[in-house]
Amino acid sequence: MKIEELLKTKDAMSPSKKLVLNIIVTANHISDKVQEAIKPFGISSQQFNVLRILRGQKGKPANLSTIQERMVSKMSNTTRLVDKLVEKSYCERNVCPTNRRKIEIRITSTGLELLEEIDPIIENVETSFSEKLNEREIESLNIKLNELRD
Amino acid sequence: MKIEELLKTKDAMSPSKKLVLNIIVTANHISDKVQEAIKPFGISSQQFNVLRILRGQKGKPANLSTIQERMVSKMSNTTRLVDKLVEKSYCERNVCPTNRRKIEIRITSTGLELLEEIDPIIENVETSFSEKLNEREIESLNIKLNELRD
DNA sequence: GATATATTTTTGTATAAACAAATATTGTTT
DNA sequence: AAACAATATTTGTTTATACAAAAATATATC
Repeated sequence: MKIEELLKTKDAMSPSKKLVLNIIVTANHISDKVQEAIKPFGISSQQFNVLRILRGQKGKPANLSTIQERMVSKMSNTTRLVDKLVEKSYCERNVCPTNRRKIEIRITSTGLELLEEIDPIIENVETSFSEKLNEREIESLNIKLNELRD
Repeated sequence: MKIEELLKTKDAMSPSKKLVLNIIVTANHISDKVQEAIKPFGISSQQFNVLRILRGQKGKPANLSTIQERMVSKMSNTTRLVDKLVEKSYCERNVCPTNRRKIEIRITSTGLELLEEIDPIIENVETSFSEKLNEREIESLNIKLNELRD
């Protein structure tokens, strides 16, 4: 559906305004689908994101600032986000022995199992979202989005 | 910057996963810029969004459900969002005389003045975001994003 | 016309986000 | 080593969001 119809506006919009709205609306569309998909598992999409970052560490612990830096959407309070994951025992935190300011955060095996359960569902969201375009078109879109952010 | 570099992951990602992350990251990038731009004016981007919807009504009042339906990102509590705008006297609300369940919300002249002040700043955010691509490329991106959401 | 049903908005409550200030630890300078 | 600056995380507070339930009014059905 065209972005103007979606926002139900009669006013003509410049291409760049349309693009901005289009990207935001599309991102919300995806986020909604992801959120819906992981809701049965009782974690928020931010928590899911952190778990995936921890898994990406492949055994190495991550500290808070690393997580924050890698998060898709930055949020100021990674402490309390990790709190929730520790409560649910999807990850564990320990003070770093060499630098006691830092804390080391690791995903637990329960956390890994949860991710393995969620993985195929998210993959399905991603592929069914992208199915309208062929691989070449998707790659070209990726390149253009990369350019836009530079 | 490529999405993989941005997320600092070494794992290969499927094109569709990259696309999904790319759209979300790009949308966050835009939202951050918009938020930064309107911050000096003391309203949130959601409040800004509502004001623009009200202006789009061109004198006609809007009721809550209309606003909710047109918002870029849906949020459940439009009542309290409008409350804030009424407090700042950027809009006014009255019970609809023909259907007392409904309320009529109108932007005030103060609200319109605020928007006129913000308009060029947002326009600048939009055009400087889009400047990496030419008009033809922007339109083609818009079309592809529309398709993805269908 | 009373009762049920639907529509629209509000309220309550729990959780999350933004932002600034505080705390704890380490590193550097004199 | 004392004082100061830098780094890493936590806490406090305010505001926003999500979700469900309640309230108010209008419409339909018997």
